[in-house]
Amino acid sequence: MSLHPWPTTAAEAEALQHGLVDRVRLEPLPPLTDATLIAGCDLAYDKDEARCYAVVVVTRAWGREVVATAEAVRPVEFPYVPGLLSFREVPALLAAFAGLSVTPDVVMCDGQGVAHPRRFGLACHLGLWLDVPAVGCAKSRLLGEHDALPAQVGSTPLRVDGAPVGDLVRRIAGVKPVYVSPGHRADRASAVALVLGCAGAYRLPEPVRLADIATRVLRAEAP
DNA sequence: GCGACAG
DNA sequence: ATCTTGTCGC
Repeated sequence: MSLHPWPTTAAEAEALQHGLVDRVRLEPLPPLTDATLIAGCDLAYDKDEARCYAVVVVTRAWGREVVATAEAVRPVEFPYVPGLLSFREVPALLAAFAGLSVTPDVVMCDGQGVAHPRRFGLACHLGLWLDVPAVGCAKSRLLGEHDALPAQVGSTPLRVDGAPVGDLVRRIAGVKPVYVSPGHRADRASAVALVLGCAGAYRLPEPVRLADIATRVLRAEAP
């Protein structure tokens, strides 16, 4: 039961985004408690970008305990094009999730959710394929405007044409904020609560940071 | 035409 | 994303 065949060209990929965006559901995340299984996922690439290394880390206690991990090494078959990142990363991420022994309650991606030109970023695409609540947590901006964010912990809306699509969230005072936006089965408020609630005295929420680190370890150990 | 542009 | 060492600052 696949969501769609995989595109080859940028034009096909964009058409798919337009056709899938209406399936994205923006609603509150399920209740977030100490027992919630929060997964973080990320990828690393070879210098020549021939292969990519995907890792998903499932945690509980807001990232303080690792429950399961899974990874996948795949050839890269789609170029990096701003706005089409998911077509480059979702295949490897799905392969990694397929090796998981548990189903996470929510997934956090290193990329945008609906803070995207066609409101269909990586977190939306992955969330739809997995049919699991997903949130985008990117390290930089793809689009949108926002007011200055005070140096202390907090958040401010990220707007596109005046409408809020996500939030800049500063987890640590004085540290650069992350760009948070709903991916699927999530809304702005609960997505921000998730990112601020996660453990980790670093810029990235612990689940995503753990996946990011594991991704480079996998690359270093891969044959 | 000139920038901007998740990873 | 990846290439890369030391170094300025708290």
